[in-house]
Amino acid sequence: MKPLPPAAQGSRATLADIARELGMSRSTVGRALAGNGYVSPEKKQLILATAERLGYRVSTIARALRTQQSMTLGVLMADITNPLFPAIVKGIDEVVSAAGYTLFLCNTDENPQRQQTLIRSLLDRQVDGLIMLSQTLSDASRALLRNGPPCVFVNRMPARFKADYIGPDNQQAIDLLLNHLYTLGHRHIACITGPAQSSTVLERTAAWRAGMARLGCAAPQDYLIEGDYRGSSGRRAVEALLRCQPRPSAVLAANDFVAMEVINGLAERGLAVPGDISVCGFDDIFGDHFTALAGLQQKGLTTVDQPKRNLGQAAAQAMLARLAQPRAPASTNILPVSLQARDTSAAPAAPVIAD
Amino acid sequence: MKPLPPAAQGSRATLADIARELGMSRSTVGRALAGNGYVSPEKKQLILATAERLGYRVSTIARALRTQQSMTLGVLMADITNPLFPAIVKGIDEVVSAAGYTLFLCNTDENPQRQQTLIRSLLDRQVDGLIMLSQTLSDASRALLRNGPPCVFVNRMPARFKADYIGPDNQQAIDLLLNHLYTLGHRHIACITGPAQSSTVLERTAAWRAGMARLGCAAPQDYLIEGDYRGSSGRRAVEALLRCQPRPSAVLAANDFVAMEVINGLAERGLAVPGDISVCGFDDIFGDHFTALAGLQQKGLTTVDQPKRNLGQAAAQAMLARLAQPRAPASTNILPVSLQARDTSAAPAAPVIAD
DNA sequence: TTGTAAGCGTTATCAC
DNA sequence: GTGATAACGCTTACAA
Repeated sequence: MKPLPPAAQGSRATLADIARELGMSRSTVGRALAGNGYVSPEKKQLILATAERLGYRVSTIARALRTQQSMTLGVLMADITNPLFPAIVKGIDEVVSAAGYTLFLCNTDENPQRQQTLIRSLLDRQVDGLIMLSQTLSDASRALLRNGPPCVFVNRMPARFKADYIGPDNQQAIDLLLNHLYTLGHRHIACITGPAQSSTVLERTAAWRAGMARLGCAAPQDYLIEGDYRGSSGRRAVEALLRCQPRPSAVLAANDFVAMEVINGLAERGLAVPGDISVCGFDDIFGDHFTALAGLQQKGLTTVDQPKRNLGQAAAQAMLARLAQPRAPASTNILPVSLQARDTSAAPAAPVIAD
Repeated sequence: MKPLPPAAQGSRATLADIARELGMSRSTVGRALAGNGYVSPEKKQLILATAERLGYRVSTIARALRTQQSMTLGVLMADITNPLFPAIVKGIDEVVSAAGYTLFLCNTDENPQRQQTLIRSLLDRQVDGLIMLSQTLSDASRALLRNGPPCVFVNRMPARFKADYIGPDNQQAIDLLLNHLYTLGHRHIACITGPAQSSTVLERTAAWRAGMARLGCAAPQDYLIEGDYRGSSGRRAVEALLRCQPRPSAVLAANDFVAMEVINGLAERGLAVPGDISVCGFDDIFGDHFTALAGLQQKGLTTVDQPKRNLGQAAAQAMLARLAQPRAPASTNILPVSLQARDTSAAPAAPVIAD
């Protein structure tokens, strides 16, 4: 038996330390601790006890180098302080941490440059997979991911990129909102979307057009207002909204932030919600914590609830499946949403019941 | 020059691949890419170009094994969906990612068992440091951290544990709230705290006692109600509150969630806020997104704003300083807070101006 | 200025 | 069953 190097003091115990302590080989100790391969029960017992006594902790770094699996996943999101993302992340975490994975969480700030830098950094860390929350892939990022680990996309599917996708049912969401508003008496319903490239926007825009047609309402081009997902775009959308002829009696906003700024913008111009115009959001990011506000008699935003935690869980499951079957065909998983009809939608001031 | 092993195809390029491609040694290539040591400018140029062409990405795993620095930090928090934590994490991320660190984010769910499991897992990953957001250390966790990497505590300082600490000025916070309520005319002000062990609770309790004394108000023992930081404890606190003699005209809740449930509990018993009782929160977790709600004429919670992002940045800086100077004495950094007087506090129904 | 060689702590393949 | 031994991909003395 070859003499083992002396124990480094101060630093953590290694397999070699345990082996030396017990006069065994590193392989035996390694097998015992990994739980695979053959080790006599008595020795195994001894090894486990010694490991415990020395405070041995496996080096997942050494293991990762050897096995070429880091057991880590990267998650990219626009902004961790937007409650939508933590809610999804929680679902992801529940599933993947049970499978032994740990998450690197990163903020892209909707900035393509930052996205690229973060992807690069995650590739350097050899993450086993990447989960993209509402990310639009820049060309540079695409190139990086060419020979990279598998990606799962949530909420936004990049064009020309084969990967697993999990998203809310945008068609259903728009239908729910349109039906809700139509039933209240609205016939002139505008739609504020996100940046035109994204899959989500295409889906919602198509659903709005189809829905309006189905309900027998006109869907003029100027009712379709392009913004982004930031509140500021809601402010800008208000001007476009008020320029429309006839003026819409209701509007679907791209998300809840945008809806809020639309409401504020309208208020500045002396228009009340829902008295003058009904406004609907998307995501229900306020709902989670604010249903607690009953006692304050808060007014709530009419919106569509994304099944955030389920989206996260489904994304995690898709990732685990992908890691198990790297060459399986790309999967798509569309989750149902639900209408949260609250206080920002009501019958129009001058109802157009018969048109 | 020793022959290099053939390139593994399909997997990522390594130093050896570049070296073989160029007929140089791995060390030369390594020096060029790491940017330290001597390499002739022409070779360096060539190496960089080849690395780029082959899509070379350094393996931080191999580097970490060699240097014994993972350049990762672990962050433990109770719940990523509590907006307080993402706001702090954002501050941390801004600072540490600029220094080349990546974050492992973990949810403990306020569960000591989970805390221990997560710390173990982070130690296995050889994080260079741990940042604890509002964590109370279990004995098991303490033991794990004995010879572990440095810890920085935010918001809650564990007893008998030398480590850097960053927190809000609890004394100032309570003083601000008490002065605010006193000025409105309140003399009977109860206080709902968190679990008695935590440093935060001790600080706030002491501040409440001292503040009440300073204002010449009685601070009877039953005005001090112990709960935890979950909304449910607010519900329970309502009963204790209504049993007090004389009944408090105002109450400080342990955080905003608790405040909300106090308000709901009072509403159920037919008591209005602030008409019958004023209620104040702590943290201002709703404020960030809900200042957007002006147009909805939302009622806001009177609370104390923690400088969340600053807390995160300060914690990150403390960690970087600690990593640079492992044996420096433990530092403490107390950040000022600010009062957010909104709609849940008002003059008491039967003012006791002269007492 | 460049190359050689050792080693970080595992896992995995062999002999024995 | 157990023990050498060779990677995994990088950094870093030290030698040339």
